[in-house]
Amino acid sequence: MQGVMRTTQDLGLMVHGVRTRHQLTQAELATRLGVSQRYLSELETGKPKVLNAKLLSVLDQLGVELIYREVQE
Amino acid sequence: MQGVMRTTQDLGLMVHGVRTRHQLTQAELATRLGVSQRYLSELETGKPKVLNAKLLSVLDQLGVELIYREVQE
DNA sequence: GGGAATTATTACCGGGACGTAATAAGGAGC
DNA sequence: GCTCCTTATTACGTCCCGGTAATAATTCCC
Repeated sequence: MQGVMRTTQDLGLMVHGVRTRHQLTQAELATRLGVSQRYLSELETGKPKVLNAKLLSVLDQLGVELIYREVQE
Repeated sequence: MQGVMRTTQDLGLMVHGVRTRHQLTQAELATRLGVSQRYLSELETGKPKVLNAKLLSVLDQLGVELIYREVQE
């Protein structure tokens, strides 16, 4: 599964999808990743603060797009 | 031109390449993008502060890789 | 609807990011 | 070497990010 990441919302939806497919709660995943449940929640709901809106803007203006791709492990 | 973005260094090298191919100085590009020359410099030299090292770590642990791709305009 | 589990949001606080401005460090050409 | 142009780094101040902890809000199942 892969897609283009233009906004923080794209990022959030993708992370949400990965997590639910793994059948993990935010709290469980947060513990494993060493982050807070609050952070994961904001990440998944696309709060701009999580991924530098500035960086996305810069890349966009540079004509660079980001693609995320799930790697099979 | 495209590639995998695993580290802040990858990001920096990519931005540097785009900028030099456009024959722009950091100061010129910074003005156009609305960021500081200091920011661009740190971006290109891969200072961890610019792209959340935490976010890259989270994505990596989730089994997600980021790919950047230059779009022809 | 009621209750439990999960997620989203808030307040507060400490640390880090980024702006300006200045300065140091390279590099190119003479 | 010297000068000019460009890039990297520093000091300082401000603001945002993200942690903890608590509290809404939501979802799900009965």
